[in-house]
Parts: sequence; structure tokens; C-alpha cells
Amino acid sequence: MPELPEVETVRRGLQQLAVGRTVLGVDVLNEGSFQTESALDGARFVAARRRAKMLLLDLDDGRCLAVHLKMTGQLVVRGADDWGGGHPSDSLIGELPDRSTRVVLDLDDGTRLFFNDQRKFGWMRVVTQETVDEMTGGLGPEPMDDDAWPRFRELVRRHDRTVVKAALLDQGVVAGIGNIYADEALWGARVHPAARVGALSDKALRRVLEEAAEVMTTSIDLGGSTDRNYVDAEGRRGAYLDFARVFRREGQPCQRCGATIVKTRVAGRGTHICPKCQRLPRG
DNA sequence: CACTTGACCTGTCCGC
DNA sequence: TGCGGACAGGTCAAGT
Repeated sequence: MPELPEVETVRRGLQQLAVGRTVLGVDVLNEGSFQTESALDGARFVAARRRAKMLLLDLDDGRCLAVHLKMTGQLVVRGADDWGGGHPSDSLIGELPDRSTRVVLDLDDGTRLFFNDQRKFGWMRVVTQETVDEMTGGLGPEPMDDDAWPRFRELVRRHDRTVVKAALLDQGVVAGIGNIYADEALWGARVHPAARVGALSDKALRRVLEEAAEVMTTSIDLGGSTDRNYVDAEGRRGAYLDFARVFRREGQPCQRCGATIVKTRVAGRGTHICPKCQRLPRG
């Protein structure tokens, strides 16, 4: 669930809440969620970066705390006396730590950074910048970069026999797209997710990339998508799904043509399409 | 080699 | 009410 807009929203929150803070202590509640060969205590966060769906929290000693939220990860900063208040109805999380809390970092201003991860797929790793380069080296372009198109074209054309949705989900082709924004971008570009890349024109592929960038920009403005349990660094849910055109809209009319949105399976993933707007080309 | 499927986990929902 | 099973989707390893 956390895709580019969600991770970017978390990054912006951590920019405000964690950068400049020094780690005083680390409490690992689930061993598999935290990997390091050297202590994190005493290190200070100096920058919060993002590449694809990975958060990169640079440390003042040249190392980096890399975080991947995978499906159910959350990074939430709370003050010591913050009970998680607010209204239970619009809050997805209550008092922390809770049963999904895997790692807790104590920060020097009295706040704590909670890494929650219900399904334990996510991870935190303290690594060198060299390792960061290795982890990010094979990634495709960021879809919102101005020069993403020529690189995307070069990479996606290596997968002419693949269905276009699988190519969009391949982080080595284009970075940061997951199931929600793949469906949204393909609808916007009027391209069928099961179309083979080789059957699509450059023009159609460029339209898909541009739609992906646009839908992600919109989503960042709305704080991302909360499908199940995504929240930002302050524990707030995102509003994008209230405006989604096809994702989780099966049975509803297409806002462009009125046909009924259907849910199917493409590339092994739940996939939402307008069967009238998104026709499948032969080949 | 290119591509697809299964595994990793846990919680939720659905049918019996 | 309880229980089995399908499903959710990011990524990597294993299989075709």
C-alpha cells in the first residue's frame, strides 16, 4: 500500500519531526524488522530522502537508516505525553506502542519514532551510503522527474512481451508505482492493463507515464491513499481514495463514459478497469 | 533469459 | 458462534 505518494508524505513529515533529532535509544520488539551491524544510538538525522518506495534517513556520521514500509508499515512520531488522542472515529491508531509496533526509537526532544508493521514485511536497516547506492542502483526513473520519459521508454521497451501493468509495477522500469496508482494511471491513459508493451505506441506509453506522474502529484497533495492502514508521520490517514477513478470502484459508473467499472486479475494482482474506455489491443 | 508464481506474515471478511 | 479459506499487495526467490 505505501507507494510513492504515501512514502513521500511520510518523508515530509519526518523532515519536520525527525531531521535534526539525535537517537538516544533503540528498542527492537521484532528482530526481523531491524537490521544493523553498528549502533544507531547517538547518531543524528540530517536529511530525509526518498527513492522509489524507500525512505532514506541520512545520519550525521555518513550512514543511513533505510526504511521500507512494504505492505503495512507505519512510521509515526509521538510525544511522550501524547496519548494518541483525537477522535477514535477518524484515527486509525491509538495509544503506542501497540501490538504491531516492531521498533521504537527514542529521540532527544522527548518524542519517539514508532515503526509499526502488522505483517512484518517491512524493514529498517542501518547501512553505509555505499549500500544505499547498491540498493537504489537498479531502479527506474522517478515518474515525476522532468527527464523520466526517455529513460522509461528505453527500459520499458526491453519488456515488449510483458503486460503493461506488470511493467509499471517493476521498480527497475519506473520507480514508486504500486497497485493503486498503476490502475489509476492506466485508466487515465485509456490503456488496458493486460495490453502487451509491444502492442503499445510510444505515445500511449508516454501518456501512461504522464498520468502516473499526475495522479501521484494529486495524491501527495491529498496526503496519499489510506486503503487499510496507511498513516503519515503524525498518524493521519490520506484522502486520495475518495477521489480515485477506478481503484476500489468496481460496480460504480466510470466518471468518463458511465460504463460499469469491473475488477479482474492482471499480472497476479487485483486490477480495476473501465471495460469501455480501456480496450485491449491485439498482440 | 524472460516472465510468472509462491512465499513471506497477519488481519479481515465471507460462506458454511 | 466458530472455523477454514480466500484475499490484501511489495518484493524477492524459485519455478516454468
